[in-house]
Amino acid sequence: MARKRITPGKIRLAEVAKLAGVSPITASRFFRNPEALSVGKRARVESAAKELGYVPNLAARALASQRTEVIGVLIPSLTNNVFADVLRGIYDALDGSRYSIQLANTRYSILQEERLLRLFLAQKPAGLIVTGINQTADSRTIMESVDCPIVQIMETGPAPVDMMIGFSHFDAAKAAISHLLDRGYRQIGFLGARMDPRVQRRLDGYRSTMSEAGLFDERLIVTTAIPTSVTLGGTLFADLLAKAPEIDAVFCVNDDLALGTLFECKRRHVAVPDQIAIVGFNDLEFMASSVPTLSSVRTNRYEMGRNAAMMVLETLDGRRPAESVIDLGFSIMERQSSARRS
Amino acid sequence: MARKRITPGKIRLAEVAKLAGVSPITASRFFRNPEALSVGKRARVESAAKELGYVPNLAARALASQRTEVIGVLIPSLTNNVFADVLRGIYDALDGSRYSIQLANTRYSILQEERLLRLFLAQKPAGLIVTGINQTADSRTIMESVDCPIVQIMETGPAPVDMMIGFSHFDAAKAAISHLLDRGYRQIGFLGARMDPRVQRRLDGYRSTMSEAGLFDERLIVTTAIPTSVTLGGTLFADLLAKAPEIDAVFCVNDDLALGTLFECKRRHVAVPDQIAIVGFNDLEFMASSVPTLSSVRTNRYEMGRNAAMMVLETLDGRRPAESVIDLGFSIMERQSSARRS
DNA sequence: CAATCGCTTGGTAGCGCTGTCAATATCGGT
DNA sequence: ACCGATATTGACAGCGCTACCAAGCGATTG
Repeated sequence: MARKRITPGKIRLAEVAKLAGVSPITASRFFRNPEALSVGKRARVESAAKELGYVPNLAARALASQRTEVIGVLIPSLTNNVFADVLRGIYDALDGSRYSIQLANTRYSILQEERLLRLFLAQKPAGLIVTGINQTADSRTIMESVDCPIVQIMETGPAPVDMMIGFSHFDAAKAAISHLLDRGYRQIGFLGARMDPRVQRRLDGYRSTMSEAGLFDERLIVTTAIPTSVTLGGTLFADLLAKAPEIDAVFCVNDDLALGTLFECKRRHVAVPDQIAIVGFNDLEFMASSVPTLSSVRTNRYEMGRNAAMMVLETLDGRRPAESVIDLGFSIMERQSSARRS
Repeated sequence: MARKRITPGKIRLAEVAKLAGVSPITASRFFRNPEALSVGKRARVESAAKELGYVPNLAARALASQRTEVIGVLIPSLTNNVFADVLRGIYDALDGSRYSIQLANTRYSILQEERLLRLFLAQKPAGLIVTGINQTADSRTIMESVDCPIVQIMETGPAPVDMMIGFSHFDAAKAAISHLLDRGYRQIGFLGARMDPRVQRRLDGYRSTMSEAGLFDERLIVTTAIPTSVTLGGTLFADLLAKAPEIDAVFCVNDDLALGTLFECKRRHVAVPDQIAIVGFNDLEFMASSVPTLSSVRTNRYEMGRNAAMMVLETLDGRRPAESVIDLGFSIMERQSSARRS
């Protein structure tokens, strides 16, 4: 008949319980909720577990308890430095907790995102961190019907699925353009790549601010769906210059484009900021050490990841975070590349 | 007495089997090894599963089969662009397979690595990808006693635990220095940050090549344990210049340092390459578009990740890869910053 | 002093799937 | 027509843990 699938040396919870002189269920409770045990048993189970080198079997735990200790993270890109920082924050926050991370890459496709969402939710994650607020209608329905904590990161907006942490890309772009206007620049170009929803909102912010100043001109906008790169920054800037040679400043939707623009200026012997001012976005580390130093919009990416993970943890602990929507803001880092027009 | 933990709407394998008119175990086989079923049953189970929207319960599968479909990945840093590329390769290779990735960050600590290794292995991963060849003795013992495929990435060396893919950092540095020597440079400085094992091997390559040329001088070496950054590149270069003003070239252990060096040169009005040549390492995208363009050692990071994952997959499929150690090599990208000395 | 309460502990069964082995069906060869 | 070999299918039990309920127990209360 059916075999006995004996596993010889393996230490199971039952062994720990036996050594501690308690029932398996009591030993189990030690790991889920040690407070529920009397002090004596708690110590006995603890030392028994340590003595045997017990490591819980997560699959068995997940099967029996009908939930996992995995927090799903959906981000659009693994290469983008921006997400590297966010991820680092998430990993740091979850380090040492009993939760692990399941990471997936949507490649900027909301269809892919929906597919991954279904995949994740089928395994009953403990929590979920998703990027942005532009999910498919189906994704939204799915997320709303799920009872695990969900944090939307990278931006803020109305109607969070559950929780949200980020900042307003519209306002950030507005502030960058206002900064340039304030420093005396008028013909401000816009360089955009990839054009994901957040970049679109930066474009909206640019448009709105320029219009309010009576300076809006469609010719000043150069965008592409191509993924961003430093080289692309140079190319886009060259395009802009060809279309609108009169420009006196450029707002780049990220720092790679800004650096590429700076190099292209060098190549063309265009003085920065005397002839062209440059402002980037994200404030990556190199912006402060280029020559000239490059102005940028600082965003709090590490904190975003860290706080998002902490919001999930708090919710799982039963302590609902004070705020379910957190605006981390941004700040304009004013450097040489956008010094006041002389 | 004990309750019936009925789960109402949930579709389990049993439901699929019933609809298909087969036993649960036959339905199970459809998912693990469809070839073993007769064509008719295969189709019946397939359509039943689709009709019910069946999604297997991974926890139950893992518990019953005593193994998971998770491939563990241990890397030292989430921020470093180098690993972002490697990771992208791994994720791409595993995309669409039934395996998922468990990623952990060792933070360049082999003790941390050992801890994570134990954690991973306790859950019986399907495979493992680890960074480098400098594990603790205990880590090595553990890995050798495990029967899942293991790939060590980033470098090559003797005695792989199982499989290995990378390149020789010693040879790569040697080639970079030889390139500079060949172009007429003699006083070649070395800039190193973080000094992890691979960077150490690049230093060894530098040392060896300079010694062979009769040009070795300890004063030309500037290193720090601080994590790398563009800003740090400028600082280290300034240190080097203070110690050895006579240098005519600098080899930087990565491209961030190289870019920082370039900026520092700009700041000091030192002409590149006329007064100082620069060579970086990794050939990140921006190296080709800086002014002047920066020479670098190109490494195949994406391919490394991709191939590493594919080696794991092949092994799991029972097809042992042709080579268990793959040297992906490198190439010297000669650009303006190391043009022949005039 | 019985009834009640809260805290701690244990018994039982089952989470959903698959390994093992047996049983049955199919097939070719002599 | 018979035999063994091969392909296909199924029965059973159990992977290791925890949900649920109940029971033990001392303390509190009217």
